[in-house]
Amino acid sequence: MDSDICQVTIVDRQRIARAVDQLPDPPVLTEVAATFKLLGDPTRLKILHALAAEELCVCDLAALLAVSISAVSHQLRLLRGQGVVRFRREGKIVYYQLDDDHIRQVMADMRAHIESCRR
Amino acid sequence: MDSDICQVTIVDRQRIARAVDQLPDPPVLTEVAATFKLLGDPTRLKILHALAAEELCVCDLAALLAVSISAVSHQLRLLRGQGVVRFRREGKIVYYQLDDDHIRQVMADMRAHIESCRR
DNA sequence: ACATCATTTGAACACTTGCTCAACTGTGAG
DNA sequence: CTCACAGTTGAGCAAGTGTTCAAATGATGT
Repeated sequence: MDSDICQVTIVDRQRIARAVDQLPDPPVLTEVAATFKLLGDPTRLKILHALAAEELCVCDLAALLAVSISAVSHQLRLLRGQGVVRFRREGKIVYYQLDDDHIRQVMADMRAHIESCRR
Repeated sequence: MDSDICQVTIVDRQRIARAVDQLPDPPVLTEVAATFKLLGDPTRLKILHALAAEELCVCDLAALLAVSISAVSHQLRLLRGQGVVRFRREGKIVYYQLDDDHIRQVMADMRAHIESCRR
């Protein structure tokens, strides 16, 4: 019972072991992937960039992204679920903002990465 | 021709204008979203974490992730397409590694974010 | 030339995703 | 209370995604 993973030829066990050690714990990795996935949609990414700059209500977001209020609300729900955005109610209007500076940092890093590649 | 976007009530035009100014250029935003999307899949994220630690061949990756070689190869193709990984051929074996330190940084930041949230 | 091994690729499929539309909350004004 | 408005939610659907399986490359050894 050595190659029980599948019928895969293993080239370097030590290297594999070192790489496995670097993987985050499964629950952390799942969360990281889920959060990256949220950033991986253009509409949500625009929402987050906008909220990184300004606190905005749902209809303002819809206006500036040129998408329906319903679509924005659906996406905000997902973002809320991952704790990426926070909201505050003021009368009938709900204002959203980024919940976390790490996310701002991650977006800035990735933007720098892409912009450095295009030069 | 003022509210030509849709039938949305605009709450604060100045705030919208400021937020729009912060959005990256469309081509940049598209690339950023595409790269985040790649990081948003657990299999690919594991591949990238592993490659962030060690240069590895396809079959080693398949072994350490416990997925098929074909699945790994398909994902590596996507990662290559975005310029996230680089490869080098040595005889029959193809070794992959991260192409870019920015990506390593982005993954580290996101991991820090998640781990700070779970405390 | 042939067999073998590591990897790539294409087609097929189940599953997921992001949108729209319509119905529903919930808050403030008359 | 009733109406209008900001936002949320659920169902439905077209488009996209990740995996598997089988066939095709491409390099090495005999």
